[in-house]
Amino acid sequence: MPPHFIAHLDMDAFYASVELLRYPHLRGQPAVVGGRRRGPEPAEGTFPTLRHYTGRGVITTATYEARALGVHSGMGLMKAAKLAPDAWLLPADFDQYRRYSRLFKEAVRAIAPLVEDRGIDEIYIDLTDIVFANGAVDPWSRARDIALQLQSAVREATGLSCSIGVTPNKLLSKIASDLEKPGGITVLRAADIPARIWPLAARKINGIGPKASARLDALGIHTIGELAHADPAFLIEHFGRNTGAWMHDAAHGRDERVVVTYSEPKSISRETTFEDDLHPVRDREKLTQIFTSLCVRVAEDLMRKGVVGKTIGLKLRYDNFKTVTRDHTIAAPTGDAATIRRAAGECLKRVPLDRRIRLLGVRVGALSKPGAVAPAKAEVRAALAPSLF
DNA sequence: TCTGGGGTCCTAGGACCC
DNA sequence: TCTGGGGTCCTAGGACCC
Repeated sequence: MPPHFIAHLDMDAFYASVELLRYPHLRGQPAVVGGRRRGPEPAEGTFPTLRHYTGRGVITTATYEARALGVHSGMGLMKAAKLAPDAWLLPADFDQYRRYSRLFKEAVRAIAPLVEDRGIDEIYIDLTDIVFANGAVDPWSRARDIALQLQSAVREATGLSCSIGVTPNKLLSKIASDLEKPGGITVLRAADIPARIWPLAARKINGIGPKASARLDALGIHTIGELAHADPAFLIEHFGRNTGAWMHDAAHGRDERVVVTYSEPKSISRETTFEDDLHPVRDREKLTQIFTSLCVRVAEDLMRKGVVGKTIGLKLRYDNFKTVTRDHTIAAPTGDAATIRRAAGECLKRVPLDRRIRLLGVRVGALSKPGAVAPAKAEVRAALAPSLF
């Protein structure tokens, strides 16, 4: 079987870099994107620093200068403020990020059409066909040239930099794109695995997260190389048939997943964390209003995507961070806010309401395209369900 | 001073049907 | 009355990713 050439392209500090296009005078300084507006609007063109932040936001992206101070995405802003009190705090502008996301993906597709979306700031690209298009003498150096070409095209279209990994599969490319960030191109062949991949922490494998990584550590397995040399039977014993076998394969750089250029959405959801925990009884009215507005927003999203769904889900997070979910499947798929609200209300009845709540979410799953069967008129005209809190 | 929001996939148990 | 295996759907929780 001829080798495949799969690229993983990852935008460098994407949100923060988009902000720096707008505010170039902040370039070279520590800055983070994240949080929610609280308190008075700052004057036009100025930003607060982390020092004065109060609230529950987290960092979505940090510039490399901010990362050097120890802050990273996912970190609470209050914690980040301790490490980098003078970092600029930039409010997120998702419309703008989506716009740049479209731009960079279009630029890539113009050169290499087989693109798999992995969220707003990264993609996989199957380069195999174009690597061999003109009977490349040295396909690996041809692959590097194409990666360079992609980088230039992205920069030209957006003004932004990206990092690219090119290897025989998605698993390795994902790891490779991270090796020479920012602005790097890393080309790896199977023979490079022992030298370049095995020294890395097992956590670098996409799919091994904090939990699995901690369990591996406890078993004395820290690096990908150690994972590769572990007895598969031992891994299966500790992680189960599927995960154990997968871990062993992954550590050896084996991955057969193909680049998928299109997929249907499986679920659509909206959730919100309150600025202050809400009491199910005392804040009943406020909760009811938020609950309904989440349903309305999910319905709008469904409409925009042209889908309907029949499994309505409720998500609730208590003040102690414990999270519960409830599902309710209705007879016919719907996109109607009132119907969603009613089904979510059924879910709410099955959830304990004995402590304060920090998050409320509504999800619609089991999605389909609205078929020839019209939704029941009774469902359409029904009023929003009465308050349940 | 804890920990966002939008997703996917997996597991496991129970209901129900054949 | 008991036993059984397979398939599908539904539900709840959790790990993980961007």
